[in-house]
Amino acid sequence: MGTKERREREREEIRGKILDAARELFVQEGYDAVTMRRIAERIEYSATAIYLHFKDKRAVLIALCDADFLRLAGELQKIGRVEDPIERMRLSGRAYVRFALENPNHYRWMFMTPHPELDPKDSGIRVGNPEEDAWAFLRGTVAEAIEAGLLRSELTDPDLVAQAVWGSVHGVVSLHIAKCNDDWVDWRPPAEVAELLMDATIRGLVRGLLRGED
Amino acid sequence: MGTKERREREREEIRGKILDAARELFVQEGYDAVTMRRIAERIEYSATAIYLHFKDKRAVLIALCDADFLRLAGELQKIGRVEDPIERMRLSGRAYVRFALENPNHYRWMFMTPHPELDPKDSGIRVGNPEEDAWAFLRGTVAEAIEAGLLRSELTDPDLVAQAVWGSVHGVVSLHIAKCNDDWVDWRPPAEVAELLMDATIRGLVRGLLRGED
DNA sequence: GAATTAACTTAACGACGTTCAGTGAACGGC
DNA sequence: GCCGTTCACTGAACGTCGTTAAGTTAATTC
Repeated sequence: MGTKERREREREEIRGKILDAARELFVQEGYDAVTMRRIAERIEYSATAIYLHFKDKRAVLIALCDADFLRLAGELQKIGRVEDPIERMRLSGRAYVRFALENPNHYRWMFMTPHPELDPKDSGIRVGNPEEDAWAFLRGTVAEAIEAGLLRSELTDPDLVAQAVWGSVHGVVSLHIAKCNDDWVDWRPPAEVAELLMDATIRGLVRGLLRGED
Repeated sequence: MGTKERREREREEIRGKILDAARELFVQEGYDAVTMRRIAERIEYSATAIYLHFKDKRAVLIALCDADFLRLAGELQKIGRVEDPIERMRLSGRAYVRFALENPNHYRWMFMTPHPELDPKDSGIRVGNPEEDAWAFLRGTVAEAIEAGLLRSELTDPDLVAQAVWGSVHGVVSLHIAKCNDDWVDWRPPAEVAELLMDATIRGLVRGLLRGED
């Protein structure tokens, strides 16, 4: 009989409820608002019940972000079809920026917060995790650009170049997420800043001149 | 008689002791290790005594970082003498990167952590704060470069361009600070990545070709 | 129908930031 | 030299947090 399967299904269901409640708190009020007790309250369980489904609070947050980051990986996958590596870089950057600005709390937790020895596998599945996917995608794109002879001749290390490109978009969005409320800077729309920086970076990386330059 | 002056001096002294103890914990073990009780323990006072000298924990951290960030402002001041704005940008970027990597916990707190409505002036002096100084310095340098006609003709907004430049160096160092322990990326030395990115960005921003290009 | 197992709860621990009601010593005026 | 005031400080406490231990209850298995 299927009691085992039903149990499994029920477990999955309340696991989902926990993640949904946590997500709601996280998106609306940020990390500090996600407490075990508040999650529990929303799903009408006790706080300790969560520990039957997740190792600890970090595991909840990681599972939460994993799920949402799959969307980013998915969007990059679509871009994967564009044949020009440079154009692919540009499109990836835009998708990345859009994702970060639409999910600032996720982004903060995943890319702006150090996680002590994140991956001893206690934290769930995470085979070929979404971050790694996105990173591998960018690295691969840069490597292709290098192989195709599109970049300046001294740029031979795909890791180095890809980390620079990642750094540039990450810098713009993370600065915005962390400091947009500080009014000693007259902030420009981050998407515009990112567009400008990507443009400048790509111009600076590619071999020779880009068309339309003055 | 100078009892008032002596009192003042003594207050300043223990204020300094609090900051020193907090700094030690902060630098060695990061934000979470800085607790009122641990600070108190180190200076052999009760935790509540700290509240006689600082409004709350945030005020301690802010005072702490303010003091250290003055060093960064000071180093940028030295660079201020270099006449070529582009060269000045490059040197500022290097100084900024060095500071961030030497003071990762400070950097994290100041530039990677959102602070809820930071500046209602309850937080101490902070007139023309150090961050603002560093920012004003970069913005001014970019503005000079634009005025001198060194940048491409469509780059007319100093805020936009300066935010892009800031974003690029910030991105590299903050990514390193947050994720250097994640081994799904084969990290390159952040100073090298920053150097490459600054180089590419500057190449992409300036008018015409830079000497030595292929 | 008894024994087992799984899901869940209540109570508690030790930490945190912070507040409140004191305490005792130094000070200033007489 | 005494006395009221001010000041720096303390101990206990509040309410929060993540997490653990022990106990309860219900469904399943034999």
